[in-house]
Amino acid sequence: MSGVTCSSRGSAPSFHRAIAPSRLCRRGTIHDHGGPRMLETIRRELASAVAAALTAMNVEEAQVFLDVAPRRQLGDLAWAGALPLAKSLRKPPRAIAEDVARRLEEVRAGLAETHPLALLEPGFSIEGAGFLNFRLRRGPTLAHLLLASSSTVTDQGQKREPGFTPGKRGGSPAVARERGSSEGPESPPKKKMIVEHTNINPNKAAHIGHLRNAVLGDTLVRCLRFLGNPVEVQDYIDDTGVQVADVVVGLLYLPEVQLLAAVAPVWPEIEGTPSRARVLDALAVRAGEGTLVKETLGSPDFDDVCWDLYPRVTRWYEQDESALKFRAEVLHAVEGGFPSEMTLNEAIDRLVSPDDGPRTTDHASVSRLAAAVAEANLRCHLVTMGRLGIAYDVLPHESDILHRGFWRRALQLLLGAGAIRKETEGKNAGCWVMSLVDSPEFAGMADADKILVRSNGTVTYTGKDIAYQLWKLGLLRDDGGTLHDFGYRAFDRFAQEGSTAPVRYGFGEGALYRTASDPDERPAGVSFGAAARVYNVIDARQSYPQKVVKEAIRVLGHPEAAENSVHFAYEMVALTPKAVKRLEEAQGLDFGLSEEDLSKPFIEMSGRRGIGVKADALLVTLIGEAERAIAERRGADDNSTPEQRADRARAIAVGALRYQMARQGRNRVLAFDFDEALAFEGDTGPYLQYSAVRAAKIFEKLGAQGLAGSPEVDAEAVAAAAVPDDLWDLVFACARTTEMVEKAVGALEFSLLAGHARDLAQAFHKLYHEHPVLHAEDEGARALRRGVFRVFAATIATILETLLGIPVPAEM
RNA sequence: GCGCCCGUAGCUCAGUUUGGAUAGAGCGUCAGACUCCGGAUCUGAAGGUCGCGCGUUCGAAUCGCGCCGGGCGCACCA
Repeated sequence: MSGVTCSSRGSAPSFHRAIAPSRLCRRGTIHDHGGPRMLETIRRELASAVAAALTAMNVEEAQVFLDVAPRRQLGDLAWAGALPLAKSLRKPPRAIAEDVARRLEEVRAGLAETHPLALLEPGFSIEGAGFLNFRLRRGPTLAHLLLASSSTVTDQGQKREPGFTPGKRGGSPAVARERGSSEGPESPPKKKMIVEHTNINPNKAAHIGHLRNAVLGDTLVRCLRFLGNPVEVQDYIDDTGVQVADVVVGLLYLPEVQLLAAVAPVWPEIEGTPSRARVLDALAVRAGEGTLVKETLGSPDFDDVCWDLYPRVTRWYEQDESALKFRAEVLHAVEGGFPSEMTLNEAIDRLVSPDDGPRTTDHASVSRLAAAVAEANLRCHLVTMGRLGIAYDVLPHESDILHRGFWRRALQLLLGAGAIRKETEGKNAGCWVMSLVDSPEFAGMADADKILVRSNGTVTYTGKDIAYQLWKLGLLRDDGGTLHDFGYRAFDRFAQEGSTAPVRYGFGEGALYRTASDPDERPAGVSFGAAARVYNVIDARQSYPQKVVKEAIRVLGHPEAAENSVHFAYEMVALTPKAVKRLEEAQGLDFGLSEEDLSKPFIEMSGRRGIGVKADALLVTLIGEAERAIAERRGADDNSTPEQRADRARAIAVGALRYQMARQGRNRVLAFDFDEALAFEGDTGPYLQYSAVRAAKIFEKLGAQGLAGSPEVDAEAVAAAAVPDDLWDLVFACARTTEMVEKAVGALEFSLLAGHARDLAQAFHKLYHEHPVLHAEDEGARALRRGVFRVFAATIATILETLLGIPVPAEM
């Protein structure tokens, strides 16, 4: 086996002579960990060596943590542990550090060249109050990184129009290879994880708040996959709630003038005889043709119609309370469902009489219409997210949770555990409530009970979420122990013009599925749920109900699963008053905000009032600005086609948007401002993209002059070279990428990763000016710079495309 | 009232999970950059009682306690 491992990586025989004369290739040598995890390996080995030295000094303390030295002149890695030991050992910290250093030196001297610690420079230094600092052998370390990144630049640095790397089971070739070798055949497979994000009510267009959710969720997915975890992505669809019902109320009952005001500007075919019947008919026709969702960026789509219709309905309720009876009726109808064979056409025929007279209230038909509304909005959302490189594996529908009896089963389990009771008196009389008085988490609450079933017998959101969460964790089981599961069916859209080839949403490799309420409906090989860990990306405003869900899992006897049910909370996206005014001007609207509202630092978005920045609208604006920027900057010297320029503008727009969402800490309210969102200079996505484009450009030019070199050639040239501080700084920072990803995932804080990417780009841009490659003084200098920039190019491409989901265009 | 989050340069924000060496970016302001790999870049300057106080510690932006200011929750909404 060891021979196989060696030969599979041994693409550079000359390098192996220089750095690794030993043919020994057992596990645990640096060659098994030379890629993205190289620095982790060295730190781990060094930590255990320090721990061993301490043991030899009769120190019991076992936890050894190696820091990164604050400035490169001081060293690369640092151990600060001598300082706290000074008291108990009654020795000055510097003396302790010296003792440890001496012992480490002895150990190091006896190591084989292939040992990870052989990459440490001999002669550890002690600085300041007693910091023990370590330096890496720069040339050999850089050489290792070059070989690990081999192929990334040559593959990706070529002329290439922007596109998304498949986020699916992803990673660059280098990453995938490294994963395979670093874990080895014996290491147990990592456990399955589920990330649930997006979760937009399917009753109107997505806005920038939803974008924050989806970008955070998708970034988490990408990072988890990068670290080798199998991840399933879910987008929960609340297709039976009040919000969808309100749009249906709008279509069926809202005074016709209002309905037409929302629909007419978008659907020209109703112009001749504008009426409710024409609107519903047009809806059915479009759905039949497959044109209800048009997917053309920049022109209004069905979700835009709903965006306009929905606030009109809520305003109607405010003006006329009796209209609320329609909402209740539609909700009731939706709950009942409809026969699976019922078509939308049939439903609409029954809902509209030919002369547009009194409408029937056929419940199954209303329910069928609601399903169509939800599905059309959902498809719009999937298209919007696809534009940002965000894809899903499965779409659990709330209607299926209900019809499949998830809640019934969850209720039985809760009853069995004695966690729920039916109130017979007091304000909650007639409700099923979960008592939280015994839970420390809820101590001090005035009313520590949570209603799960209303007095009218319907289940609350929290109740449904408990059932859903149990299913995700594989804990929703029937008495026999078998999983209580959904059915599934494909949710691909189909290409127009008769093709039956599905077109995938987003850029994932696998097909997209939705749930079904018949458990026997199950395409071969399809299975979802039952993960060891679940991340739920949900607004911080829902922290309380999320805690209740977690508590329910705990009291059902699954404390470990409860710990693995993670609420990934983030603060809301609001608008600056300036942004609100700009929206009002652009749309010719008046949101009716008070002076007090406008004096606040930010204003909350409101779908009900129609206050918000739509995701697609922002993307269109960004693309327009990017096109203008390209024209301004490149002018006559750009000989690309309009299509190429459009692609670049799109990549820049996506980069700006995703970076803005990732760079801000999740616990801070994001006050959206147009000027900030449209910035392409400084700490922005395009700044990072430009660094990647610039680096790739160097290799393009080098290639044209026959000076391209290769990772192997550069590795050999660099192994014995003296690497100056500034170049080494960049190399070392690149090597820290995996550490940063682990940190970001551990803290669920992607500002760490965004900041890391910006630091890398900044360092590169500076070096770019100071270290010319093409016009280097001599071949030695050129090879060194080429090697450093090659590592940077591979690293930044991986961070942007694989981790942050930011496409790197060929030109800008 | 109770709970959670935020307070760092004129403005927008990193850094707090795991205390460590001289607290960092961007924007804005001012002054600059080679006939040479793309100026969406780079260099320099000015700009800080890390909200306030007390404590723990060899060491605090980071940990604890108490205040002050702001936001969000505490639904038979989702």
